[in-house]
Amino acid sequence: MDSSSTTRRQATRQKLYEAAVTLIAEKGFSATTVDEIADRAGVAKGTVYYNFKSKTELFEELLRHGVGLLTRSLRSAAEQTDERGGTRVEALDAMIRAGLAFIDRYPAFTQLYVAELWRTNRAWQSTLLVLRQEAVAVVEGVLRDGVAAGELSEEIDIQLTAAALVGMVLVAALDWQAFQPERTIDDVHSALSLLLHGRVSGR
Amino acid sequence: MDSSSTTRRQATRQKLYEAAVTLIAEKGFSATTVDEIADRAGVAKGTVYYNFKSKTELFEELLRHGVGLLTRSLRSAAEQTDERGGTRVEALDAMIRAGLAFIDRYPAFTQLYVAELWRTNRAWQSTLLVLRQEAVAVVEGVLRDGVAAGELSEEIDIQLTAAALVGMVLVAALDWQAFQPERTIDDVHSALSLLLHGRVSGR
DNA sequence: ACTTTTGCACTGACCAGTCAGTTCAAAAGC
DNA sequence: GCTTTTGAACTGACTGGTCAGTGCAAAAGT
Repeated sequence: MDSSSTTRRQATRQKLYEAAVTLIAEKGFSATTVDEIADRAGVAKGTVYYNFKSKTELFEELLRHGVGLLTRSLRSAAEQTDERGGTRVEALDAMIRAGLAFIDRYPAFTQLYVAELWRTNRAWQSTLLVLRQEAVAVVEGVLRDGVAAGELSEEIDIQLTAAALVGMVLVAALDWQAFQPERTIDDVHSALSLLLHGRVSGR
Repeated sequence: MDSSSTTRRQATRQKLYEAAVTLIAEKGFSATTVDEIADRAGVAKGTVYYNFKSKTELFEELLRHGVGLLTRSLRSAAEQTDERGGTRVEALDAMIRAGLAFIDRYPAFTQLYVAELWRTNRAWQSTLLVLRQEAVAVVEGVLRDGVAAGELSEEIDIQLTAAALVGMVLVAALDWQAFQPERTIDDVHSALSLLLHGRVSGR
C-alpha cells in the first residue's frame, strides 16, 4: 500500500515532467497549456492538480529535478578525475564532457533552462537563481583549486571564466543539437577542449 | 509628406519596439499582452494594429531590427580591425568587445534573443534561423581567414568554435549584467580575452 | 487633404483551476 | 475464502476570467 501507491504517484509525476519539459522547451511556459501537458502525459487534467498545486509549481519542481541531475553529474565528473589523481585541467575537461553528455540526453531541459535563466520578475526567478549558483559553484571550485595548484593562471577571474566556460559548452552543444546533429559528442568535445587548452590562437 | 509622415510612424514603431522588448524579455512573448505594450509605449491599442498586422508580426520585426544592429556592429568591428591592418585574432578580440558593448546597451533584446533562439515550432522560428546565420557567419568568416593566414590552428572546427565563442560572450555578458553589474566592460573583456588567447590553462 | 492616432466598446476563443464523482487495490471484518 | 470498507489516485465537465483582435467615429498632426 505504501510502496505501491508511492510508486504510482512517482510514475505519474515522472510522466508529467517528461510531457511538460518538451512542450515548454518548444513553446515556452505561458504558451503551454495544462491540458496539453495532461494529454501528452496520457493523464487527466485533474491529475496534474492532484500532483502539483499549480502549473507554476509543476514547472519549479521540474527545474529542481533537472538542475539536480546536472549538478550531480558535474560534481561526479570532477570527483572521479580527482580520485584518479588527474589535474584540475583534466577535471575541467571531464566536466565539459559531462555537460555535453547531459545536454545530449536532456536537450529539451537545457533549452528551457537557458530560455528562463535570465528572465527577471518571474515567479520562479529565485528558485532558478539558487539552482544556477549550485551548478556554477562546481565549476568555480575547480577553477579555484587549479589556480591554487599553479595549474591555471593567477590572472583569471574565477566567476567570469566559469560563466564563460559554461556558456561555451551550452551554446556549442545547443548548436550541435539544432544545426549539425550528425556530429559525435567526441567531435564537439575536442573542439571545446582545444579552446580550453589555448590551442586555438595561443601558440 | 513622405518624409514627415514616415518619420512619425517610425517614431511610433520605435516606441513600440522599446516597450515590447523589455516586457517580452521579462515575461516572454505569450505572457506579454498587447494592452501592456501599448500602455508602456504611451500609445493606444488601435495604434499597434495600425502599425503592425499582429502581435506576432510586431515581434518578428523587433527581432529583425535587433539582430540587424548586432550584425552590423560585429561586421564593423572586424572591418575596422582590417583597415587598421590588425591580425585576425585582434579582429576576434574586437568582435568580443563589440558583442559585449551590444549586450550592455541592449540587455533586454539579448535576453529575449537567447530565450527564443533554440525554440522549435514557433511562428518566427525560420526568421530567427536566418538572422542567427547572418550573425554567426561574421564570426565564422574571421575564423576562416585566420586559419588561412596561419594565425589560427588548422585543427579548429570553424562552426563549433564560432558557436563556442558566441556562447562564451553571451553567457559571460548576461552573467555580468545579472549578477555583478558593477564590473566594467573592460573587466569582462579581459577575462574573455584571456580565454581566447589561451592564457587560462595553456602555458 | 490625407495620414496617423485615439478611445472605447465588443466578441469569441481559450485556459487555469475547481469539484463532485469514479476506480481500484489493499486492509478489515466475518 | 469472501465480502465490505477505506482512501489515495484519478477523471473530465464546468466556471470565471483574460486577451487578441475588430470596428469606427472623432481628433490630432503635417
